[in-house]
Amino acid sequence: MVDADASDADVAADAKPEGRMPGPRPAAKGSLTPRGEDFPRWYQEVVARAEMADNGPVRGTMVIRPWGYEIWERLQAAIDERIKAAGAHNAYFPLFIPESFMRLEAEHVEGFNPELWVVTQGGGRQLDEPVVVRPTSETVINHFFAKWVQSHRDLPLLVNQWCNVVRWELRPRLFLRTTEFLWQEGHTAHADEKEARAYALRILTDVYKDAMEEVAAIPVLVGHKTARERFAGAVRTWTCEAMMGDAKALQMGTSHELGQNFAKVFGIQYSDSTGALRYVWQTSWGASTRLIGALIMAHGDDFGLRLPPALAPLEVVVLCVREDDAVRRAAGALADELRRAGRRVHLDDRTDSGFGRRTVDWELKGVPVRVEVGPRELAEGKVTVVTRHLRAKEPVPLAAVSDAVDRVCRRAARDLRDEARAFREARTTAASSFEEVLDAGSAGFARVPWQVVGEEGELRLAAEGLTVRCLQREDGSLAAHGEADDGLVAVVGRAY
RNA sequence: CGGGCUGUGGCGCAGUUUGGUUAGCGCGCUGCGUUCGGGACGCAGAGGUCCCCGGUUCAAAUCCGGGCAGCCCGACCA
Repeated sequence: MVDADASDADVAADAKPEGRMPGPRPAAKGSLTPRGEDFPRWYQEVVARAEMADNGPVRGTMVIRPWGYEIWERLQAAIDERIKAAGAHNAYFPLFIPESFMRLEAEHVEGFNPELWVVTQGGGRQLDEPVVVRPTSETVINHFFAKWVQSHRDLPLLVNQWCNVVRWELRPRLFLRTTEFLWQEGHTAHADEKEARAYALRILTDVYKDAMEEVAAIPVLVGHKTARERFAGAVRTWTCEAMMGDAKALQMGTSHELGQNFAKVFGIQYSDSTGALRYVWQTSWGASTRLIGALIMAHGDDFGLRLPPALAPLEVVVLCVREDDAVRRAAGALADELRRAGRRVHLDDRTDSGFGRRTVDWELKGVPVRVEVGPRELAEGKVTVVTRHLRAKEPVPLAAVSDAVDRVCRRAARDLRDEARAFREARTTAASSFEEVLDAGSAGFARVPWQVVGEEGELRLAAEGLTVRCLQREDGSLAAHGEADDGLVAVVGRAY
């Protein structure tokens, strides 16, 4: 849906990087990926910061600067659109949850207890009952679901909420695991198990996989989690897993089948058409600001971010190379023309700041196309169009700029996705023994029959820092019909 | 909670082993000028309780004792 037309895949094919194009200076201390030594260190300067406690913000909390936030807004819009297409509606529930709610579902309690932030005072007084700041909203939402669901006619109940959640983290990591993060969490109730499962899968593929691959241009593997990796309180967790630029795995989004676990403790019952009282079957699913981190780590290169145009706050920057009346006029006219064509455009005419400084900065931010307007070329009626993701420059006649920009924007997401997929494939190895898994899983993904690993094998892998990212069928499809895990393939990797 | 390491202008660091004038360097910042088709340069300038407390000494960023804070690796996790 982002780019379908393959006919102009060759636009910049023969435009090659020219001359020396030095990159940005190495960044200050602090890295998005402290463990990935090869990974560029300075994205946080552009996109965000996880401020650590220095008598300021709480350790591990996150500040997203405007550029990063606008990327998030675009991701948000893409996901929201798909959620609505799946029939769910947005709603909002309280930030504070009575502590007693969190104690109801046994596994849920166990899973989240260590991560809770608990408020014991309010209005200058000790509270009668402490409240927790939501780490996820299953409990409050189900409290209300119990009131809202009476009849089979009330089902399915499909609700989504965009909000922030808070979890105590032993080791915060910028974007990937911060104390507070923004996300979307969907919660649904269905009349039967089959429908609930189908909905969980619909969200997994039609919302998450589609948005990640088509919009964020990050290819994902889909499958379900092992019992060990499953969400606390779920009977089955479905997941989208991607490989980052350093060959490590990142969980991009999850969709859980909750069975009747929560329905039973919160008393969510309905009368079916025969009048019999039944518990609902539920799902919950979420994706977070972690996706910004994924975008950075999957597509970033040594010169900064590379953004798919659909997510880029600006698609085009028209740059005045130097102060000159004709340049200024031509650049202004080009910017207007591109805006009229519907592009998000910025005119950079700050010629008091050096050309190099400005280009490096736009490159760092990942703006997909730069149009450089300088006096020499302009005299010949030309400008330079630079394709960020390829770092390719080509001279283009003024009249053809809009077309050139279109071509770059059309191919950028596809190129990024193809590149990421090729990278993942090149680092995925079929393994048939446990020893092979150790090697292959460290270098990337190992695909191995689940029987070869098993639950004890999973423990041994954990000791080596490896985890089973997901289980899927041999051909990569979902084991969606409740088949036994035995016949499945495990994807093993090193995770963030 | 285990195992490493570090606290020095806004940021990154040197100096500490072997105490000694006025505590340096890079980046950033301010001003002026020259530049500016890929992070330029010159000159001038602002900016420091050397983490804290105590001790030794003629003299402590440096040595001694005691605190505190932060980072990295592991265990928890979207």
